[in-house]
Amino acid sequence: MTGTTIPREDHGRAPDAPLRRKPTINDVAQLAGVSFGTVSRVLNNAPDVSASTRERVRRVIEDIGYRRNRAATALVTSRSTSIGILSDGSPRFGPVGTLMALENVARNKGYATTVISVQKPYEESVQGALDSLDDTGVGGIIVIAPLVEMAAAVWNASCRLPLEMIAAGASSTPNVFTYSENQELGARLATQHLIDLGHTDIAHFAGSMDWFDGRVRKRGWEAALRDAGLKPGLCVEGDWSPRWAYETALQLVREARIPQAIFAASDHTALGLIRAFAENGVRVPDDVSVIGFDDIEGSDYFLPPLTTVRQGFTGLALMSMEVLIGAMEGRDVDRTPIAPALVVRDSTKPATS
Amino acid sequence: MTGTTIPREDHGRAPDAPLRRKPTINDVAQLAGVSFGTVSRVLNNAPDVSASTRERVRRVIEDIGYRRNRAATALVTSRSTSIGILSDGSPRFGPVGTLMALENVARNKGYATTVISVQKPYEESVQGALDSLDDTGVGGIIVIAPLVEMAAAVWNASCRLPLEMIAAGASSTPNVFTYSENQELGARLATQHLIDLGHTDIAHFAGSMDWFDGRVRKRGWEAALRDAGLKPGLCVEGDWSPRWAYETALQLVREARIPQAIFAASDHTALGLIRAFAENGVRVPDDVSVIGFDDIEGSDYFLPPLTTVRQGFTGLALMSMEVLIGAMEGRDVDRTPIAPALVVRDSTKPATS
DNA sequence: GAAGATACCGTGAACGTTTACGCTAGCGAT
DNA sequence: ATCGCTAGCGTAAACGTTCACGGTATCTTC
Repeated sequence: MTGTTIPREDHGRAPDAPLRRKPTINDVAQLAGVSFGTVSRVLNNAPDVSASTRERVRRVIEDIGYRRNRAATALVTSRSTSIGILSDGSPRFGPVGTLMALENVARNKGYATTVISVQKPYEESVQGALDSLDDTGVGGIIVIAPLVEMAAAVWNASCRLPLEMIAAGASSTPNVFTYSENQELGARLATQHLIDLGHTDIAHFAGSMDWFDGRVRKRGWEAALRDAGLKPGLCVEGDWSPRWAYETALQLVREARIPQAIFAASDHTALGLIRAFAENGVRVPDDVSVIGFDDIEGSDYFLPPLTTVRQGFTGLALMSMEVLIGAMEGRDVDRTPIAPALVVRDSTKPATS
Repeated sequence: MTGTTIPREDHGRAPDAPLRRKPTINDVAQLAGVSFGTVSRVLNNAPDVSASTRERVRRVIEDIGYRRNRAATALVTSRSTSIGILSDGSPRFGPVGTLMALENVARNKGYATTVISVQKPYEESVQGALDSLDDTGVGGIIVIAPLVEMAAAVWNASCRLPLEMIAAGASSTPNVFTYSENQELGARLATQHLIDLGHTDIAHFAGSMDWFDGRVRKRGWEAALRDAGLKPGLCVEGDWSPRWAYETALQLVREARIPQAIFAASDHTALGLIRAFAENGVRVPDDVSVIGFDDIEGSDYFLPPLTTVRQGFTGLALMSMEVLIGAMEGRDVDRTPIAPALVVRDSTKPATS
């Protein structure tokens, strides 16, 4: 019986009649012996109320557990304290990490978040999701759009509200925040790491070109090689999955075309790739260096522990929230990109030659 | 330049004056030449409207893009169309999977979801989170509480609203839905699989006992062994992390106490464990069979591909949403637990003896 | 001691809905 | 012709706030 540590008696909820009427501003006013206007003033920290009254009202509020009704407030002010998040439905590492971070930041800033996720086909689902979000009374929307197709759908959709898109590599427009610079930088970092190790034949197991992330990471790899005066190595484009990487790597093994080093577009990609090598006696990092991207949970316990690149989701979330809330409140915020970090572990090693 | 496939011109949003006034029910009424009451009736599919009028109103609604103001509706009806989700802040596989599934189900049922995540210390954060959720006007709350401590905090918190907790192993009370049966069943399934393979010395690398999941999975392991007349093997309790599993397994290797088979409480645990073995020449599954739990993304590409147990998040979400919405609407729904599935891959193998 | 200023507080209207109720026109039955 | 009934529609009030005004006292200031 595992439940024994939990006090089952005496918990506060049961005694509460569920759904008893919520106290209103009028209840407070009556109890405090003032008018509802005064209560409203103390709620909003408005002036024109004496210290003693303010205190008295505060105490009543505390006592009866009054909480202001957001629907009523939203109705009359027509400004809201919640923001909508539109996300791709896939439970992938990047999007989910961003999502969690966004929620956290929003709450710290006093905003509630409403999340809606969409699936393909985006052209059909996005507009509806945006509308639903609008319906719920959010004051602004952040879109997490890792897929190019989804971003396009968002562009084509119409939306009254301030909207901001987190889409790596989409060029910035007035209402699109982009963190492309960082991902490309991350890819450069990864590639540069391999270059620094003395490798010259550096392949890329790219992600899906349907994803901004895939496109941008590839671009970073190309750029790093170009800047180093190296000619581009093998590049295969996949779908991020371990399966694809596995099979593609198998092919390479069969054809004996194994490069010196590989920049895998994601840790999951690296996973499949490493397995294919391991099964065929190709040692990582002795025979081939592999670097991933994401630093997913557990990547430090891959075989071998994976060298990879970590992005700062919280930094990104903080930044984009700042921008959106700024837009909602009519302010303007500057957008400094966030830098990713190289995490060196055991899957990469200096060139032997 | 990756952005070229995206039409940058002619997207619908820019032309819209951002934040132009939303049309109201009165605008519709005027355009349709009826009173707002009639419009309200067609909005709510109420009777007492002639077919022709209904049609005319519908067309106006469509034309001017009217959408009902949820704040106003919520204010007057005091019933809401959104539900709150309280989740543990950790981006772990189980909680996140459940979260995504919940959102999906809710939306299909016409409800918006507001997510709030809390961190330790729960005793302090949970009540506030519950209140915030209440503030946003949700009609009910689902708590994803994998941690015993968090569940306890929820129990001790007070909440006016229908509340339902997804907590494996917490005993069911009127407002707590539990899927413990399933997880225990999953653990039994895993252990039974090892037993069927002919193993008799079956260890358990347990998860954290702070988690319901950890407790319940351990319980399932014990039960399966007991039912098979086997005496319990080694059981070590950890924290789900690959790191802990790695170090603990290392210890086992040093002491030459490697069991025949191991039921790892999670795939991440299995990951660390397998690495420790691999580094020390202990072969999986030849020398030791390993089975995980979760079927996380990529577990089919571990070295070796991991035999594991998969839970149905969507089934769970569907079920608990059904129950909550039932509670919100005053109905009662039966609660049939969802069965987990064994996924057999390469990390387990018949006993050689 | 009157006039103006100031601090504090109450009041009414509005926000966009829903809901209960009331009204009218048309129709069938008497 | 009258009555009652019903279908279809309009109206008022209410939901819980915010906000712009107004109204009192009290306090200066001469």
